[in-house]
Amino acid sequence: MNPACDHRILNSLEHAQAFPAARDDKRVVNEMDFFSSKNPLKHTPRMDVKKEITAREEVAEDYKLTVNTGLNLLTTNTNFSERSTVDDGASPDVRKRIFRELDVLRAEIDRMNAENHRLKSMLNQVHNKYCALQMHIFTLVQQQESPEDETKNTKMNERLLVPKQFMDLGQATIADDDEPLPLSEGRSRDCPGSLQNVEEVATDYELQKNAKNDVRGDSIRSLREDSPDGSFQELIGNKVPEFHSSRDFDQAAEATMRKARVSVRARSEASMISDGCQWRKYGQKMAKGNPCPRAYYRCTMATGCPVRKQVQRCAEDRTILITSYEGNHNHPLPPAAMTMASTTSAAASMLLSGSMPSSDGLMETNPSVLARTLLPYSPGLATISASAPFPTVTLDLTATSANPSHSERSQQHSQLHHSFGSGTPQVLGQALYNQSMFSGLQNSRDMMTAATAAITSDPNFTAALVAAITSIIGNGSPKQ
DNA sequence: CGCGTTTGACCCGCGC
DNA sequence: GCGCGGGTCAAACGCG
Repeated sequence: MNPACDHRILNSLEHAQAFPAARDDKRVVNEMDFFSSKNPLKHTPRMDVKKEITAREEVAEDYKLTVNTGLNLLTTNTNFSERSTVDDGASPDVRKRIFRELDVLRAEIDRMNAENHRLKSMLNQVHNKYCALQMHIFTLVQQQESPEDETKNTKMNERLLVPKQFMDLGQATIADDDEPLPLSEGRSRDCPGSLQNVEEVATDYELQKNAKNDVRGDSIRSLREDSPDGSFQELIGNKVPEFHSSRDFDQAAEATMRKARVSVRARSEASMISDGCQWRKYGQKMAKGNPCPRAYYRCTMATGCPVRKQVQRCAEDRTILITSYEGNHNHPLPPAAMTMASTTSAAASMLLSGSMPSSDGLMETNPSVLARTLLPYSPGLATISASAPFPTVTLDLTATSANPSHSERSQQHSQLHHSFGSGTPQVLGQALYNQSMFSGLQNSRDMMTAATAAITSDPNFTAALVAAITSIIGNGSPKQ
């Protein structure tokens, strides 16, 4: 019998015993002991280090991305076995050297195994903290309820609003999520993303005859039934002054229907930064005070996608490209576009949550808190503007922290400064990627959105919750 | 021929 | 009411 064949069979059997889960297509994280010392190593010292490094990178990539994806261990072992047969006729000296090197490799594998366990532990900790924080926020929001409170309906609305934001934030991941609402303007076919939540709700409230059969429609209808006398405005505007007439409500609804916008400043020679989406230009205008024309683009990755963006060069520094995003995608996005979309969506959602017509809202009283909450690890510069026609978050990813325009704008807006490198599209993408990876999970941003809704709904609650959230986020800085 | 871009016209909100 | 500016539409045009 061929000894090489024996080795392969033996390795396969041992591998199957040591890694029973490896026979399944899907493996869970705690089963991924790729470098377990229990595996009887038949590896020869001629196993080249490059392959080992590649395997380690695969493990790391697996953790970073899908966690549950398995590795092709059998192939690797088989290769090792095949290599081992080559050395069978080696001299005793060579064998001694081989065994020495084998010991070294085993030690290295042990070390990597320990590192593997450490990473699993970290992952579990992150997940546990995320769950705890989520529960904590929900508990705090619900504690705001008072059973005999005459504003019971309002609280119920808030309760519904927060989970809704949990669900809606970010780009849509299900293509057939919702049908577009029949808005008053025929061409306004906004997606169910959080950016349009308030707008949709407000519009839908006006168009009560436009019943919808989906979950959102049911929620809205239930709110209508609960608050037929106009308390519904409190859903769309936290701390909204009481409206005693439909006209007042219309004005408030109109104010909250303003679309939030996320603007990104980045240095780029290209006419448009690459964000992973497909865009079609539908207009160009000369903006006042800027010799450079402003281009209007519409997302063409799906029919009816409401996302639009404006691209314009900065008048002061024409190397700076200002890209403004508006709306949420109503279709799945490619990985390259997920980062930008989720970031802008979260930013806009946060902004809209804080842009209610309130005199003591979070954004107006402490915009830096919102900026810090929204972009806890953004290496760029976040500017929040409530005075613009649209509530706008500006992510400044240009290199010059001492940009004169910043100084000028800082008199109008609160800012959060960080140092940052050059603002090429690649760097922009990386910056947003880093930002979106805070806590490793996008749901964390969802929590922040919900937290903002809670904060803005009750100013008495603001200080404690802001401190808690910012401290949690601040302590959980990813070490990348 | 289909698709994307260009560009003038149009609509709408806002300020005076 | 009027003018201005921003945003969008849609026909014309260009390109592959």
